[in-house]
Amino acid sequence: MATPETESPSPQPEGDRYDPQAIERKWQLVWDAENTWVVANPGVPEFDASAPKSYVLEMLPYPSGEPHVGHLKTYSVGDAIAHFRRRRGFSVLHPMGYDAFGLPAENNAISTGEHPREATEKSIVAFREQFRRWGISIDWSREFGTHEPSYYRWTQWIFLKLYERGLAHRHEAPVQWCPQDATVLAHEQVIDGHCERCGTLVEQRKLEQWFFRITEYAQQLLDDFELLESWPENVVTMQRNWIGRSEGAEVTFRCDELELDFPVFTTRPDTLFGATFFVVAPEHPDVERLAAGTEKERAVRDYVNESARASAEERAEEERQKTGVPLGREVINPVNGERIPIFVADYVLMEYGTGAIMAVPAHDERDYDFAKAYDLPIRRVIEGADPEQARDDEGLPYSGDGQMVNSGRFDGKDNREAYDEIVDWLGSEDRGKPAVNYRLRDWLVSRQRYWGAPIPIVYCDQCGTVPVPEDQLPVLLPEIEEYAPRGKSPLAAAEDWVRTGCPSCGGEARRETDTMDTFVDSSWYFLRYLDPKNDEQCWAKEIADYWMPVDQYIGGVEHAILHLMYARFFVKALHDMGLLEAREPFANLFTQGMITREGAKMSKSRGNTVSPAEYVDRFGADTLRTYICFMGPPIKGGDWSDEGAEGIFRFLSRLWRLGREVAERTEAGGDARAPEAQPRATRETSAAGDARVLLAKAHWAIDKATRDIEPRFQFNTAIAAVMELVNETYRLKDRLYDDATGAAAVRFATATAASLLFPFAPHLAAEVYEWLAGERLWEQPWPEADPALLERDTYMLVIQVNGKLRDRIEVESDASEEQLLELARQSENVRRHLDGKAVVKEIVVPGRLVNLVAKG
RNA sequence: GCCGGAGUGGCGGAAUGGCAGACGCGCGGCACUCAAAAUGCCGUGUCCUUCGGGACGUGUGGGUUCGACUCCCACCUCCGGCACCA
Repeated sequence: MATPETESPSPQPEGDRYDPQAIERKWQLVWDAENTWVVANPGVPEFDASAPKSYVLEMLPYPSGEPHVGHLKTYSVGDAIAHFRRRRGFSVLHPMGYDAFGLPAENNAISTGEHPREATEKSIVAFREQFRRWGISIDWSREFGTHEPSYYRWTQWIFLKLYERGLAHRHEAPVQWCPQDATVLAHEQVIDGHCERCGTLVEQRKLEQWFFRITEYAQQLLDDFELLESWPENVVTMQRNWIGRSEGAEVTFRCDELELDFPVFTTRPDTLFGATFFVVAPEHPDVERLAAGTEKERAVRDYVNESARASAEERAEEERQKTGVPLGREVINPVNGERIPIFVADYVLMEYGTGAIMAVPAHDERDYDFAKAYDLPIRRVIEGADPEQARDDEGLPYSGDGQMVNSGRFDGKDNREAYDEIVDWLGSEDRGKPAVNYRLRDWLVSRQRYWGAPIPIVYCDQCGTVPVPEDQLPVLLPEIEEYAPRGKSPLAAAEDWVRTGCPSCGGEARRETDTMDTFVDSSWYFLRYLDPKNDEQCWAKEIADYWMPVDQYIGGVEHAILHLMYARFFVKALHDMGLLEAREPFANLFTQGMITREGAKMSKSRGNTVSPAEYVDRFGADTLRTYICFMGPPIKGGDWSDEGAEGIFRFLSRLWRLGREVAERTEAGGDARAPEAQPRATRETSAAGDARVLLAKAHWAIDKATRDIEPRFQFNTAIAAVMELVNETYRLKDRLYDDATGAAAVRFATATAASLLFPFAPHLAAEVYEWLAGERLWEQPWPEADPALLERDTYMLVIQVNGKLRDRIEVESDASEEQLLELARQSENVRRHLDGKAVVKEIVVPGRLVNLVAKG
C-alpha cells in the first residue's frame, strides 16, 4: 500500500521490532544538527525573556578512562529534570565540562610517561562520546575543561583576588603530608589519618604553604543554610558538624615567672574552680620557652620530638593511654588565684582553640584520665553523677549540670546560672570574655604536584611575595620531562620557567612552583559555564546574576563536605568582591545513592563493574537510563541486575509495539496536533465506558508522574505509573479500535505514555510520539491532568469491623455518609461479623472507608 | 561515644494515619507454535479452608488511635558521617 508522502503527516514505523540503536541515532542527529539544547544568554538576540530560567547542573566529571555507572546515574537523573523543566516552560541551562586537573592523570604519567594532558584529553573524548550516545540534553556550546589555559587563567585570577583581600595567605604550619603522593593534603582530604586518595598513612610536616581563609566565613557558612531552598538534611548536618561551632569563653591564665599570658578556650567556664592543672599541646609555640632553664627541659624536648614522630593515627587511637610531661612551671587560675602546674601532653590539639587547655578532671573525661595516670588532684565543683559516665565511687567524672560546690561565692548556685556570672566577672577583671570556636580550619591549597593550575605568585629577594599582574595571566604550566615528585613540586625542575623577572622591581625572581588543589578548579566552574568564551572577564556580572544560583544541583553524597563547602565559600567571597549577587551557589541539592552489584561497591579489582558502553550497545541508552531511574528512589542506592535491565527493555519494546499498532489502526484525523492539544470535546466528554476508563487512567498517570518527578524525585514510581497506563491500554485497546471515540482514547493514552516517559527515554518517546501526533515531543508542553477526569463516578468503599477489612463495595462518589453506613450494614460479610454484637461507634470517611466498632 | 538514615514477599521496591506488598524481576499456568524463542493473557506473602471465607503478617517490645509500615517511647541490627574538638 503506497501512500504519497504528502498525505502522511506522520512518518510510519519501520522494521518489525524495537531497534534502539537506529532510533537513538536518528534523534541524536536531529538534536545535534539543530542545536536543540543550546540556550541563549541575556543580551543576545536569541534570548528568550518570557520564560523563567532554570539552571540544572550535575557535578562535573573527573575524566579518567571511561564513564562508569555512577556517571550514568547522575546524568540520567539530571537530564530527566532538565527535560521536565523545559517542557514545563522553563528556559533551562544544562551545560557540561570536565574537572581535568588532578592526580590520577599525573600518576599515570609517572608510570607510563604519557603527558597528563594527553591522557586527560583522550578521556575527555571518551566521556563526550558517551554522553552523546546517552542522549543527554547538553548545551555543548559551553563546554570546557578546567585544564585549559582559558579556564585556569581565571582560576589564577580568582586566587589573586583572594590574595588582595587577605583571603589567600602563606605561612608555615604543621601540615598533613602524604609520602606516597609526595604532596600535602587539605585537612578534609585526610581520612582516619590516611590519604583520601591512595590510603597511605600521612605524616606531619612543617612547611610554608598557601591557605584560603575559609574560617573567615565559618559563621556565614552556618547562617546561610537559611538561604537554601532544599538541601538534604544529612548534608547540612555533616557540614554543620564539620564547621563545628561551639560557644564558650576565652579565659586567660598567667605564668608569673615568664610574664606570659595563656588564653584557653572552654565551653565550661562554670567549672573553672575545678581546674587543678593546665595542659599545652606539644606543638605549642611557647613550649620551648616554658621549659627552658627548668630541670624538665630535657624530658620536655624528648616528649615533643616523640609526639612529632607519632602519626596522627597513633595519636588518635582510642584506647591509648594519656601521656605527657610536666613543664616545671605554673600558671595562676584567675578565679581563685591558685597556682596550678603546666603539662605538655599530646591529647591537647594545637589546631583547635588556642592549643592550651585548663584541665578540670572532675568534670571532663580526658582530664580525668590524665589526672589518674599522673596522680593529680581531682576536685569536684558540681554536684551530681551520671552512672553511665562515672568511673569511681565519687561519681566522677561528671559532665552534667548541678549545684556548684568548692566554688567560692558561687557555691550553692545552679551551674547554668553561674556560667554567665563567671564570664561577666572575668570580663570585668579583663581575664576573660565570651568566645566562639570553630572546628573548621583554613583550606590548604598548595600541592607539590605538576598537573594543576600554577599559583600565580613570584618571590623576589627585594620585594618579597609579589602577585603576578593580571595582564600576565595565565601563568602557563610549563612542559617538563619528569613528573615524579621529589618532595618539591616537579615544576621546580623547569628552571627556565621558575626564573623570572620581578613584576614589581624588575629584578631576578622565582616563581611559586606549587600548583593549586583541584578542588579550587571545581569551586567556581558553574560560574564559567555562564559566560565561557569571555576573554575580558571571568564572567559578565549581569549574565551571572541572571542564571545564578544553580536551581538544581545533582551529584554524589561523597562530596557533601569538600566540594560543596568550598564552592559555598567561593561564592560568598566572590559576592563580597562585588562579582556576584548570589550568596549561595546551589539553591537545591539532590544527592543520589550509589549503585552496587551483588550488594557490593563496584570496583575493577572485584570484577563486578557494569560498563555503560557495553550495555548501551546491548539495550540502548533509553533502556539504561530508564532502568537506572526505576531501580528505586534515586536518592538511595540500588543493586544492579541484568534481569531488571532486560525488564525495562521489554517494557520499552512493549510501548514501541503499542505505538506502532495504534499508529496503524487509528486515524490521526484531520487534527494532526498533539492529542493533549486537541479540543477537549473530541477527546473526553463524549467518551464513555472503556474509552472513559482509559482516558481516566491516562490522566491519573499524568497526575501521578508529574507529582512524582518534582518535587519528589521519585522517578521509580513515575515510571511505574506509565507502565500501568501501558498495561491498561493493552487490556482495553482491542475493544476500542472500532469506534472513533474509542480509537481516539487509545491514541491519546499511547501518546501520553510516550510523553510521560520522555524525561527518561527521550529517543523512544520522541519516536512513538511522532508516529501518533506528528509533533516533536520536546517542543510540546508537559501534559496537564484534567481534574474532571481525575474524579471518579464511583469508588471502592472499604468496610471494616473493628478495624479489620470485611468487605469492599462499589459506591457512587456523591453518596452521603448515611448512605455509606447503610450500605456497609447491608453487607453480608459485615453482618456475619456483627452478629450478636452492638455497634458502639461508626467511623465514616467518605471516599475511603466505613469502620464499625462493635462490642459484645 | 556523638550525629544522621534505614530495616516490608524469593529479589528491587510501593503505600506522607485508612484495602500492606503498586510497578518490575523471578517463578507457575494457559494461548499462539510441529517445537522452541519471542509475544499476549492469567496467577504468585504465609498458614488454614466446607472455596463463602478465616487466622497471621512491615526488625523486637510497649504506647497513642475507631484504625499504625506510617506517630510516640525503649531496644536490636545494618549503613553513612564525625570523633582526645576542651
